[in-house]
Amino acid sequence: MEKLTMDKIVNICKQYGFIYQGSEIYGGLANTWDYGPLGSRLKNNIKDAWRKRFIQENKNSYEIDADILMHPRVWEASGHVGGFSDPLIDCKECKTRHRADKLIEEYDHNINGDALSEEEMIEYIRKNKVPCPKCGKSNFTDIRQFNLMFETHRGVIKDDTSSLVYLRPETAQGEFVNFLNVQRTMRAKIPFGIGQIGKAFRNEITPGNFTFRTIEFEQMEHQLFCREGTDTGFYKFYKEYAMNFLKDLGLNTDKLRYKDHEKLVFYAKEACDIEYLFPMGWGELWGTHNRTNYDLSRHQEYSGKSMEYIDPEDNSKYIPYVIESSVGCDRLTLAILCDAYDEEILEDGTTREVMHLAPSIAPYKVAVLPLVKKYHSEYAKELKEKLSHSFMCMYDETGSIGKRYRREDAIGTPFCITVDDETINNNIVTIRNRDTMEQISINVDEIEDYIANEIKF
RNA sequence: GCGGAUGUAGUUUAAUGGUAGAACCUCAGCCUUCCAAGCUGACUACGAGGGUUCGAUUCCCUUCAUCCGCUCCA
Repeated sequence: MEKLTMDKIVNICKQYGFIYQGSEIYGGLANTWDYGPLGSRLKNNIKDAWRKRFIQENKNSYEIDADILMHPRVWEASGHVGGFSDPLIDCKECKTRHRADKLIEEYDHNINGDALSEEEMIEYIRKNKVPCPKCGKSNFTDIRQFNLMFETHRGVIKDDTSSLVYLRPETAQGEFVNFLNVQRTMRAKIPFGIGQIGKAFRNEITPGNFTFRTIEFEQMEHQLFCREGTDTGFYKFYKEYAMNFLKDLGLNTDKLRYKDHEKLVFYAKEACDIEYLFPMGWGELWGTHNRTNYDLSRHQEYSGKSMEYIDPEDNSKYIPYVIESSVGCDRLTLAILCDAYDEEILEDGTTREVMHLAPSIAPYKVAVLPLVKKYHSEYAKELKEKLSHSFMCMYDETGSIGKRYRREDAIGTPFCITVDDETINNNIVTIRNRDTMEQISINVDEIEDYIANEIKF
């Protein structure tokens, strides 16, 4: 297969019903994408796999589903209001836009742009005549703050600042503000974890690369609350736990790598990404961060509520450390699609498009195909209905049997069941494997057990 | 946000200042007993808006969208 481009993936996703452009009939809305019947199944299966691994099988882990809208003070505590807006500045000469802090850092590598106030930045730029990287002149506008958070208003009066609310730019705060609730109601002892799958919104300056960076996205996050001193051990554990999860989802290990953060965020003690080799290059997929007790401390400070945990072992009181394990659900889905797609040249010289999705996450688990519509469709339809109680099951009677196999290959259905005379007379079906193209014959009563065993995660 | 490219059925494309032809796909019928067979038929397109023009898919402008490269991504 020639090199897979993002263009091609976008096309395939649209063709087969995985992902469509958002609001397409109106010409599209930039960086919004809708998951179609196959895409939403795939994504949900990935979420289910994550839940199994990070909640169900993980010691002392609990799932929550926090609201997208949170008290505005949450975002003051987290630093998203004020601290994390980008200071943008425009060159009056060539009309290019820059981040003032980056401009200064490029001019003098010894300066940390983040640490400067808006006034300090503009003063520094004017005084040192920091040049525009594009045209070399130094004639800039004032700094304007660009905040990454989407704003909206509750109530009917939109000009009232007290009605301002934000769409959450990350899900993590939902876990932090519910730390005490979960600890108390689940009678949880540290170390314990809170996980969540949910949408977040960021008004990014530059989204792009299909669903890799979008303004609305879904995160799957797990926050492990632990005692200081045990944090680094858990940090290492979750780095590996995440990597193993990705491998179990079937991702090619050659396209995965760890990438330690060179420049840590001020509160982070340790941080590492897992990157995947997307068609456009290596891209961040999964972050593991040792956030120390920063988040809970901040919420204690801003809410005035104690975030301390009383350890029953020695009755000591402390604010727990947090190990965050966070993955973008849309990115992961994209990685899996890119990884699974293949064009195989068969012995007869024809090609088949195959999605080598792990059976556990494939949108459809099985397709029921009557060998000849006229003779076998009645039986096949009944079988499809029966199997639909257990699995996502496809029925297809249109075209030759070979063509129908190819259709299922292209959407990643791991198993095709063919109904023929042998089935009608003796209840024996043929099950054909997507990856090996091998066929086995089994009794209809054994189908469900066979498939269930094969699609286990 | 900057630069470059692109925009005709679901996909790949053809032609044209007088509103578009095909292939594949899809669907229906016939045929067909295990890997994209065949026959017959059907459906579906000039991204959007404006301008020039008697007339624009074609020329011009704007806009929207996508891809590539930069930039950005607490």
